[in-house]
Amino acid sequence: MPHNIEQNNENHRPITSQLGQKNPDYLKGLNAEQSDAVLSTKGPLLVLAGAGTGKTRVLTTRIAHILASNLARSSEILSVTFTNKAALEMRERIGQLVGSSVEGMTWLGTFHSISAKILRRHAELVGLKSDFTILDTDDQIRLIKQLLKAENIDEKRWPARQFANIMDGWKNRGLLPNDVRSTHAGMSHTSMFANGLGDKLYADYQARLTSLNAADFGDLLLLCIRLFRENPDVLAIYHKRFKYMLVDEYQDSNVAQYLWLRLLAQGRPASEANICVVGDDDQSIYGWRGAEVDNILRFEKDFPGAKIIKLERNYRSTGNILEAASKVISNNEGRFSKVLHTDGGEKGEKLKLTSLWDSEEEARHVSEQIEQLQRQGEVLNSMAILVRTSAQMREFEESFIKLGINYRVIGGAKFYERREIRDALAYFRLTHQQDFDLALERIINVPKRGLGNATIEVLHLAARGQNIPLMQAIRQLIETEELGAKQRNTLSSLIGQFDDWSARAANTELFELAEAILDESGYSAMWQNAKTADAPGRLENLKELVNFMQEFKTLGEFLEHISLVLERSSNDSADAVSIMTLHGAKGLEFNNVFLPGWEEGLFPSQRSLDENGNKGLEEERRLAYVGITRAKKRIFFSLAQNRRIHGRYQTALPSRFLDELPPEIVEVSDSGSSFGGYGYGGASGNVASKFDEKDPFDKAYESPAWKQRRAQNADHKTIEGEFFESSVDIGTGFRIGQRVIHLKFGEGVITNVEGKKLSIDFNRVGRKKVLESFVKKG
DNA sequence: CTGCCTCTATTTTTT
DNA sequence: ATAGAGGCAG
Repeated sequence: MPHNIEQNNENHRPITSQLGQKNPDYLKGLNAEQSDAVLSTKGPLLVLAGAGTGKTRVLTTRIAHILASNLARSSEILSVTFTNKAALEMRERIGQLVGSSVEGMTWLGTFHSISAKILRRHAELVGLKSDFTILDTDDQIRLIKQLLKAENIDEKRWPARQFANIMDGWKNRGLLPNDVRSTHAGMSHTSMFANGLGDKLYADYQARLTSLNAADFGDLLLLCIRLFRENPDVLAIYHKRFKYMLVDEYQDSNVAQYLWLRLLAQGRPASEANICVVGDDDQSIYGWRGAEVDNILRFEKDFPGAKIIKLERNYRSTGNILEAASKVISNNEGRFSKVLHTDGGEKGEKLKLTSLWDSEEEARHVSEQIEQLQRQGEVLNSMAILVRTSAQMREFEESFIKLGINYRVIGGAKFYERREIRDALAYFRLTHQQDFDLALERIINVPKRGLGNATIEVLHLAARGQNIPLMQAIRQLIETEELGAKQRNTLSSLIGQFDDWSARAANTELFELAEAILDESGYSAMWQNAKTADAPGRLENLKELVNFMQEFKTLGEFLEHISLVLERSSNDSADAVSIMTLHGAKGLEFNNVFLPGWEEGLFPSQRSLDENGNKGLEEERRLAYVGITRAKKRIFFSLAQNRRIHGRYQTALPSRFLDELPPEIVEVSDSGSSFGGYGYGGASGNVASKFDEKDPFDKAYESPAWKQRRAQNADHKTIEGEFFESSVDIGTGFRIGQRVIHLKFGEGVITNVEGKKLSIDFNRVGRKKVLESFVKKG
């Protein structure tokens, strides 16, 4: 593939030579490799940064160096991260180095937020308006459900959520509906959803998004790629603007992100691209959501002549911990060989491994260790429990509560994922933009207003028939007798409220408006009256949301920021043990790390092995590596010989990863239970590998259950389900005296026509006003 | 339309 | 075991 697009005109940049600033302050304390990575500002650079080797420091110092040497202005540096948290942290740390120049770094952000920013500037070119809405997962599912219904696809057999995942996978790989279609021809099963309707559904979904002036997360990248591909002049703007590109955690990038980066890097010949990617192939733990380790492994090929710098000097962990980590990860194949090492000769304490009877005992044991550590003077903040699955957390929480150990759970439901927050946002969004159907559907009966499925169905029918937003359909329907009087009144006042709120938006403080909306809609009252235990918490969250809104002036401004960056707040500074998943722990460090649940089946996860064979095992092993390398001083491994899984007790064998630890630095204790040492014989020979070469997405569909489903459905194709009104010629005039048939009221004769409203004498139910899209010529 | 009951799925998670 | 979602009766 051609990387070389012709040069643009920035051939002469001021190379404030490094000679002129031999030892600037910011280089102090960097080791040779780190400085090299900071100072190598010409051409492509791959920094392979092992765990705890000062990766973020290199990245931020490099930016400081580029700025200090006048190689580029702050607005000419593109720096990409995966999470908002990482972007925020980087901004902070750059600020510490360069002061207020960091404020000019407009292009420091996540792939998604930067894409959104670019898209808003050129939205028309991809068929959107610049104020397009970014859909969250709930909205996505809601929309897919509608499409499935329209196609008469059995939602039981083909769940919307599953399709959302499939589509997400396509988007992660940069595939558009057409690409899926052609893949389809070539034996791929990913488009076999709903008997091969997958690609059509995908196309329909995208069409719906466009008509909603909306994009989902995946689209932000995809549309950006399309924008660049179809508009070389636009791409050229960014080639010219971004003199330097930096990417953090490159091992986590997926195909779409890779394509995105490559397009942006094409402003110069590949061998001269000023792109610097930083990552650690050994910490690639997001393969299951589309990350391609290959991206980092083949960087050299993409950018010929790329300089590769390995950061191997670890500043975090003791010698023993590093040895354990290195030994475990050395069992993986296909990695850049990096060897972490320390400067100091301190090996530190031995790692501890304890086998317990069951998970309850394990939690108790961990609690005891924590108290023991506290007695040694360690604070709770220095300790973390890293688990494989969130289900493991509960037992620890219970034990901590019982013993009065302060803890905090990191990860879990995000602030913006909470129901009450999304509901509130739906109200706000609707106030701002009344035609946002998905938001209306979300809250139309929340709190309960007696507007259930039947009513919504009618609304849908009317809206679809005329291709108008639901709100508009409601405005029409409350003028007719299509709906019951009660529903009509309710809808009428609901619409009135939204009109009222919209009107007040102009001259009310945003947070006051927000409060008013939540109160007047009855939403706050709903939770105040709720008797459930979580109600007070939800009210708290709503309050927090409203507080947060004080920082914004207009609804529009607030909503634009909210979809991409709504952080969970509450950084409580209290001393507490952290509980989180291994995934959630990446990038963090603790003096004392507890690694419970090292049992075959749980870790490595059986499912990962079943679905992804050796590839899955290696990713699990990288997870183990991430876990171990979080620790600075001490690690406590543990396992439960018996664990309840889905309600049933099951006996577990010690994880094969325990066998991979160097025995001489592990202190095994059996905590008084009957434990005959750890050891898992012949683990490595045992791994299914037949799937290794195959695309993970295809694999999911090769499972026996899936095949069975496909077989069952092979000849079950329905044609029904065309909308009744879609066969009606919209806009064809209905005339007085004409015979018509109504879906609900049966046959009748038109007695009056008033725009789209018809008065009809029905044989069965007498005279009614109805909407023309509900009747068919008789 | 709502509330209750039954059925099912159940690794990891960001944007 | 358990939560969430969908189905059915009141």
